[in-house]
Amino acid sequence: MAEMAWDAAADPEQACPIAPVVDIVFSRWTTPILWTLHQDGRQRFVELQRRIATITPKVLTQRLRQLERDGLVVRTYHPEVPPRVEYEISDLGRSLAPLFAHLAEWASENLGKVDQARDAYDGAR
Amino acid sequence: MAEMAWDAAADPEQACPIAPVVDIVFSRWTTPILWTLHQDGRQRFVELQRRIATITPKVLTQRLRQLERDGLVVRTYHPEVPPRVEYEISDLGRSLAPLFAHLAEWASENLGKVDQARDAYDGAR
DNA sequence: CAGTATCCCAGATGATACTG
DNA sequence: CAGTATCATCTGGGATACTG
Repeated sequence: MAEMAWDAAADPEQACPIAPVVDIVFSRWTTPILWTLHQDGRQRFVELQRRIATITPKVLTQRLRQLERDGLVVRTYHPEVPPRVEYEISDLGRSLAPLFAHLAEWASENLGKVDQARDAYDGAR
Repeated sequence: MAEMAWDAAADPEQACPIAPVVDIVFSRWTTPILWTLHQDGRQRFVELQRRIATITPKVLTQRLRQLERDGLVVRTYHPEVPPRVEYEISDLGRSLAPLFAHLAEWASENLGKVDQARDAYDGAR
């Protein structure tokens, strides 16, 4: 057998099989973008910018490119004057919906407990 | 009615109800820690450090404190010589297990598609 | 053992201004 | 409109060394 090269980037995953997904789905700004796209449908760049409000165009572009590359979002360019670009969630992106719902459910049931834990922790010192 | 102060931190959530959970559960290093604690049970500081391997003691401490504060992990200090500290997942932390399983399932079904999408995207230019 | 204390740096983020 | 370019900032994270 040949020597196996050891993938350094894979190390955190060694202790956690879900680490790769987390990077793809839960890196900063991705959930607001995916959520909005899923909720409000196909949108233009400025609409996304307005809905997310605190994101800058630069960062929005970066995140959208990443999501497009990962196949979670579809970008459509209409060569008009002025140019029109539309973003929509892909089937792959849509397949995250149950997961997000699950997450929302956990949140509604347990976010209060987290707050309590924080108060207890902060109060105890 | 009194003026409502506007919580700036809440803005990204405006477009995304799950943003707060993501911060708590999916910030860096938290999934490997929670996963290990869930998988291998109560552990001492060094054991965690060994299992996660690339994490430095400083960062491990930071993350563990955060998880403890959020009520996802329980820290037990045994005043002995040498000191012994044990970490275990809390009930609240354990309640994330189905969610993590869901995530792992999505990963096994769709991570390949993400890779394909990346290849297609990178190849197309 | 279980951390703390420092120093340091890269990469991510934000603010602002400009272009096809 | 849909970005890009540039610059300033800043926090997280890593390396290393030290302590009760």
